[in-house]
Amino acid sequence: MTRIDDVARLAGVSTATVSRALRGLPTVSAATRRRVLAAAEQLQYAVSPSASRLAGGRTGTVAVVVPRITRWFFGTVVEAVEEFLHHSGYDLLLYNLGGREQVRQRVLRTANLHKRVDAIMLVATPLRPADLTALAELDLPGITISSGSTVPGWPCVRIDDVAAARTATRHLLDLGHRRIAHISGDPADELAFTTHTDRRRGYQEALRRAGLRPDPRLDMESQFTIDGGNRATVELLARGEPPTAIFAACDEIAMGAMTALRDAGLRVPQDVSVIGVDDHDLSAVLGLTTIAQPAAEQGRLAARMLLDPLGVGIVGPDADRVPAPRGPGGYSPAPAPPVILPTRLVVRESTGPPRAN
Amino acid sequence: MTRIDDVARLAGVSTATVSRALRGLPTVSAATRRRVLAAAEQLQYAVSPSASRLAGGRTGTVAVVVPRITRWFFGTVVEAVEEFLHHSGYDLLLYNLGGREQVRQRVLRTANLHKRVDAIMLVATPLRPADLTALAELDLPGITISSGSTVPGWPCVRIDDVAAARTATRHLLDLGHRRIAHISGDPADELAFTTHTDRRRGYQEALRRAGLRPDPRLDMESQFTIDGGNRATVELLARGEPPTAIFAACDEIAMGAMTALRDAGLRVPQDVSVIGVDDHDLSAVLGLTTIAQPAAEQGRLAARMLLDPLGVGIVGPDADRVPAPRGPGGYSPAPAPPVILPTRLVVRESTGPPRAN
DNA sequence: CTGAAAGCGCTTACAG
DNA sequence: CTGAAAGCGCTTACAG
Repeated sequence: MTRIDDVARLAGVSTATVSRALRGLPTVSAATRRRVLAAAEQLQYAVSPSASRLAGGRTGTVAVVVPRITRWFFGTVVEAVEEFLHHSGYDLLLYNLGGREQVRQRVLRTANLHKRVDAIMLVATPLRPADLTALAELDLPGITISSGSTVPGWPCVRIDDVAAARTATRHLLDLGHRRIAHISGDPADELAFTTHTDRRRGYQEALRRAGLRPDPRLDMESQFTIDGGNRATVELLARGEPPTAIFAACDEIAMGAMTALRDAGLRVPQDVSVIGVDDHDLSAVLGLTTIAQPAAEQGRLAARMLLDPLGVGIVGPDADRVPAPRGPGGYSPAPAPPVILPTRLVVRESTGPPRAN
Repeated sequence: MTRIDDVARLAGVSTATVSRALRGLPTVSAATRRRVLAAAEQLQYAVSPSASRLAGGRTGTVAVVVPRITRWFFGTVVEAVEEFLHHSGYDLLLYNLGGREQVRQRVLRTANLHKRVDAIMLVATPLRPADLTALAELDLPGITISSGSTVPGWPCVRIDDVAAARTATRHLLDLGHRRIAHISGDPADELAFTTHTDRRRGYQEALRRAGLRPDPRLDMESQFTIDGGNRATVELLARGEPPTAIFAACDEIAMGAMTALRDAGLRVPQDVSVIGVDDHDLSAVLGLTTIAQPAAEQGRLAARMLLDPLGVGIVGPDADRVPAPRGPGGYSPAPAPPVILPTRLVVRESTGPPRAN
């Protein structure tokens, strides 16, 4: 393996100069830089990340924590984040919690991440008080996406879940529905994670504004999965007197609901309308009406906001990005308020007017 | 941040001993180990990965390369791999190629990975000759999952794609179908990636064994996506004289096909039967008949095969795994032949007998 | 703009 | 079973 002093020797300069030239520091003459780059190229030199990190104190790595990479929203976010990070010269360390409380604690509460990454991105990660303490001790920059409990000092990128749910429910109301059920997230996350409570709130608000009283018997707690939607719908139907419409807190729940309805001999939307939130890849295929949210854009934007103050990663000869300009005087911009990205109603075939009785 | 000499001082031993005790090396007395662990615990010590890697020459990190993390198979594989790696004390560096040829080359052909990871896992990654050369120069252990072009010296975990396709096609033949279309993968990957060519072969073999001649006009090339399946089906229908059944090379293609059929006013399975491969999360919801393949199990198994010869990762006090025993005499076992995991036909509602004409 | 030298925090022969 | 010391391959003040 070629090391930095091989390059230095070939280029006829010191290792310090090689280091500077390769990282694009401005204190290197053009001629010298050219020679160094040529030598590095010729020797196929790549810096040793370990050595660079140890000496430089930066890891050029970002930890990305998601609940479940296999769920549409998280996969889509990670894909966008991955592209941005690698393009910026950063590595992506993936942590998939997989619903295992023990794993969450190991990732968030140990000093593990501290010397391993320069920054942390938490995607919809439930955070309990002890986690917040641990994160504060880590003292690393971070950002959250769609996370209910925000981390003090960290920016957050998300949608307005309350408004999204209101729009969805309003769509059903506008079609003439009055018995509108809601299927939402895991009650176990209740304390720490607000996506599903926000969506429930929007649902209830829309009903109240229409002069209706939310019926607890139509309000189901489940999981953000197809299976969760399926089970909740089965239970809902078992209660008798089915709703004419279901607002599912996410498209995966909605898909499960559609199956359960079909299995029960009910047609969508003739017997029961269904609307979700997300605009999952498959929603168009299934004809599912939904509130579309920009998942990839949230990931991209969050990655950018996270990296901007860090500047470029640890780089080799193929660095292709310069640090983002800071504000005047070199001050970082003030902590941004949560960035709220827009959602929009996408009407497909799963919603329609209730049957005239 | 506590460093190793803080722990050494508190425990009253040398840093070398701390290092050994924390990594579970056998050459430390029980009493000493206890003291060291207690000191580390008390100081909340975590090793510096950079320093450990630089000194030890191991990164405790595995690169996982996937075409698209958002596709069901790859997300499911990564989830299983992530769990295994982290449980074994390894970090997971994620590379999502996203269909960008340039990215593939940057990941595979530069010396980038070399000092960054201890091993590489390539999931269904197209490999051209130049990539193979580059990988050989990297001289790192690796494993492939479902990758068409195998890497010399690397084991491979996969299913038998030819057999899976044969079974799928046979299912349609057994139902009485004779005009059976096939929708397969991207022709651009033809040279380097054999999943879709294998599945096409199985399809053709099954037809021939049934005494039928494969009809090129029923054989569509597309992409392994919902949209690809949709488009190919639209084109297929535009050719006139539609098939009575479609064998889609994966479930996502099958889903796109189902939509296109529905949009064209054709019922599944009454007018056209559809079968896929995968057993995607949504296939049950959609009633899609498919050839199920064990995605998570392939990931888990590949991770285990990859790590076994490496032993435990770089560890802190929370190491929870010992290196796997080697064969007698310390020799590694001979390179394993490809490990073929079983698939199975899952009959749902999307396939049935052709209409009697 | 450039270089000599210290230092980042570990692990690993080597010696005992 | 344990320790002193070298060394892993960079980056960073510091000096010029």
